[in-house]
Amino acid sequence: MTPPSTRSCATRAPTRALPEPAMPIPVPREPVRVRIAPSPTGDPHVGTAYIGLFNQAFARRHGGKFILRIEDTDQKRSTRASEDAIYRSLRWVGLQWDEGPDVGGACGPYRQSERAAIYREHADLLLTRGTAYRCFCPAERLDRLRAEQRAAKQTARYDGHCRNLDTAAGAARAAAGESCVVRLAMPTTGTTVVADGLRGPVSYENNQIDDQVLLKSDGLPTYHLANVVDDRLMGITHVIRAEEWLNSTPKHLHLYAAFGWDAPVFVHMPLLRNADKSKISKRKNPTSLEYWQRAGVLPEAMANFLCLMGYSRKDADGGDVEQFTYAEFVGDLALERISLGGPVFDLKKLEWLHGLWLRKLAPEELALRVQAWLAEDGRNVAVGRLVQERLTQLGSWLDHARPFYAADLDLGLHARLLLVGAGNRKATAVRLGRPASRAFFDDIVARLEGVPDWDSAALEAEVRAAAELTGAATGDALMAVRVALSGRPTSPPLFDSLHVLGRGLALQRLRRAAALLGDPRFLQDALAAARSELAAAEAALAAADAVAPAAARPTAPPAET
RNA sequence: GCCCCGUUCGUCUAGCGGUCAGGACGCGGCCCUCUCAAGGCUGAAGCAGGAGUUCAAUUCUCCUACGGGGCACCA
Repeated sequence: MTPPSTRSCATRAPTRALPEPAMPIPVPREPVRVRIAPSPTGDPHVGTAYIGLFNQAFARRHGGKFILRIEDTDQKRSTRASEDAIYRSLRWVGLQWDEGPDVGGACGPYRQSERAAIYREHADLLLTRGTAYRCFCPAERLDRLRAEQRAAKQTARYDGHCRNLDTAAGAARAAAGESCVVRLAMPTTGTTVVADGLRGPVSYENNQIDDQVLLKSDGLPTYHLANVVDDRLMGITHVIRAEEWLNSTPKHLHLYAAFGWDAPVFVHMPLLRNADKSKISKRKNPTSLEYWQRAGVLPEAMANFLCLMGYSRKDADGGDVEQFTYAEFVGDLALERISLGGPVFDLKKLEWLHGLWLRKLAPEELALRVQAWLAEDGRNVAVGRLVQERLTQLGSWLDHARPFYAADLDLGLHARLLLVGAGNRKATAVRLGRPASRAFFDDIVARLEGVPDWDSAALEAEVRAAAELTGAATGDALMAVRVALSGRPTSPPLFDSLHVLGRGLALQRLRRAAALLGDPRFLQDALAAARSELAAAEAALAAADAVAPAAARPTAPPAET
């Protein structure tokens, strides 16, 4: 077997295809098979849904298959709870995979942790072919190396220290139990050209590309190996993924070549962005699909909005059509029309679009949807338990339960209670300033993100620990948390509320509180609004008094009778 | 620091050499109206900058700037 040559990849690239802007994405004769491959390491992400929606639409458009694969090779961070949440949320937004861990399929298993043997075999194959090698370098050496390269203003990459070790000797050391990884032997000269479906050819100098770790010392593959092997074995024809993967595509190309396989078509989608244009993040946006579901967003509206990111449809007059069903989207999807500027996930526009969908529903349908939303939520009994003793009529359930469901808590002037100790009237009370209060919330968020099981006891322990660190009275700190979570200074017991609220909603609220406290103009708008309302009320009162005598005078009877 | 990608109103976008640079969100005004929404009309708001190529550049090329991403035994 010949090792992969630079040329074998370069020749795969189209000859200078520009300027042919709307070069269609090639669709081979074989049936289209696409996939999304989320890793179950946290809340189901809106970005996963975004990429999934485009993948699925592409498959449907071409009569192909859409596959869900779970990339759980990171043993430390992957959880089964997260995996289940991903299934729920992706289904909610309208994704229905033809093959996947929970629905089966001919190319399984679809969970990478169950495919370890496959990856090991493939790594062995590369080892025998000499396109991969064992590396025994300890982590400390690699850290030092990276630091040095960074200091010398070079691209940080493995220096090939173990690259020329004798293969048999390496195998013996590994067999003797010495810890090692398997690395890809990248060519050190030449260029690799990635033929991106949206960007055209993108070239990389091979000497800039790292000898990527393929197999970790725990025997599991890294993303790169697993991804290539699985995409091949699962017959993936088009890899439609986020732009953050573009730079690792040359590695993947070399892996395909090393195995002697044809590479699929690559299409790198733009990344969803925060308002400040950085990659969308949970710190700056509600990125959890669970959050949107619980907040009562219609999934078809969310799907619609996501499909608007980077894409547009036109009506006969040349205006943009912004509201459309997923079926309509599938009907005219042309990936090459995707615009590459990173679209900002604009909450305001989502709100407007969602309003369109809401208003379009027949009242009967709306009623049904509200009932279904409440019923599907699954927390009603738990919420009921918390608010029951506070109820005066069934109707008052609406008032007390609101914080558990509503997405948009308007804190109004209660926002001041986000400042730890602000509500305490004792002169001796410890009051935290805005930055310190913010740090408190940051701490809580960090702690709660790390809680493996979302149960009251664990939550209480973490929140109390964070409260302890503030130096303020525990009750004052907890009041701040209460206001962040419920929007008011009164609520059912805090830790139970936190538990029932659920991870997605709770963390979003706490992050929002931190963000609010991070703003130097904290509270000023609310204050201004309150002041002007007060002023208006006073003015009305004054006017009423002034007019009173006149109004009190008996008015003249109508002249005509 | 190095590599890669991107750049049309604040935001989502149309545009594929000749357009009054179109639509939408948001914002302002007016109308409708018992309030608030919704709806209708309307206004302000954009081709990042500089060199080329061309009779003609928002559109093609290059440079700069800015934004983003990547550079892990994470995906």
